[in-house]
Amino acid sequence: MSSARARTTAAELAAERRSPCPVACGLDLLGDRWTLLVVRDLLLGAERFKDFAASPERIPTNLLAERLARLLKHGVVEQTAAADGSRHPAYRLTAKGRALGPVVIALREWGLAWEKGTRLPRTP
Amino acid sequence: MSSARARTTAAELAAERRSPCPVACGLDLLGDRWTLLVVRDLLLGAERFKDFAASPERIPTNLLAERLARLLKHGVVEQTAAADGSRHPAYRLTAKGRALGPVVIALREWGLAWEKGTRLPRTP
DNA sequence: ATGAATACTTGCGATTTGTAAGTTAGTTTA
DNA sequence: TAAACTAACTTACAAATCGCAAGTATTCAT
Repeated sequence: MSSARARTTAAELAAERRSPCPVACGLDLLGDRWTLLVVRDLLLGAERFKDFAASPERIPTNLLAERLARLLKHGVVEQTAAADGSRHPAYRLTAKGRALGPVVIALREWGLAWEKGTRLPRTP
Repeated sequence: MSSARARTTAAELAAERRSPCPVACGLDLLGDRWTLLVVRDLLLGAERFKDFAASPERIPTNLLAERLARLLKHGVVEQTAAADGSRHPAYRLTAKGRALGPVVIALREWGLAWEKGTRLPRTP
């Protein structure tokens, strides 16, 4: 057999993507109604499946499972031991995932400034 | 007849939204694979239907029409006379739409930093 | 006036979404 | 240690959305 490389070739990347535009590429991964909410929760400290499922938007569990798997696959999230020592899976942002902070913040600021009735959660 | 108010009530807003979170609210409008690409093109100076349709991602024309209508409805975009004087419809960002600049830029920077093979278009 | 562009609209199969139940593994309690 | 309970998914399916391909109406250029 030929030496199979693990890393993705430029040609393979190009084939899966709509364009080389970084915005389009970002949307290929993040462009839906739920994914950035999962990232938001991770930024706010959510770690476990039930944490995401308990958010006020009530993401369906099948979609949550699929989104977590996709974020894992794309290196935005990693599975770690839970902070409380339980054996249930825990999820954390990688450096790539934490780098999405500015995206979520920009969206938050836009919503607060332009969409009536939006507000930050009480965090006393 | 009773005096109907044009503006949306708080109760009506709450009913349509998944939560009062500004991120969730933003995603209700922008959370798909195409909408922010239309905004990107507007930020780059696209004005007419054919401009958006000509972008490298090749948005289907039915989706483009629907997205433009939605952005109009939500005050992100407005219809104006075209800069070149033609009678074809022209679209421009409103202040609310221009305020999405930081969102698109944050996504662009993230893509450039973390997604291999992405690059800005040549603009000589 | 006529042909080419432009700006949509329509139809339809394929994919994705959202709802509601499972099912399996891990944790707590008696 | 064995129920009982909670957490983490999985599955099934109807409904909505997507994306492709044509078609139509309006505007522009000659």
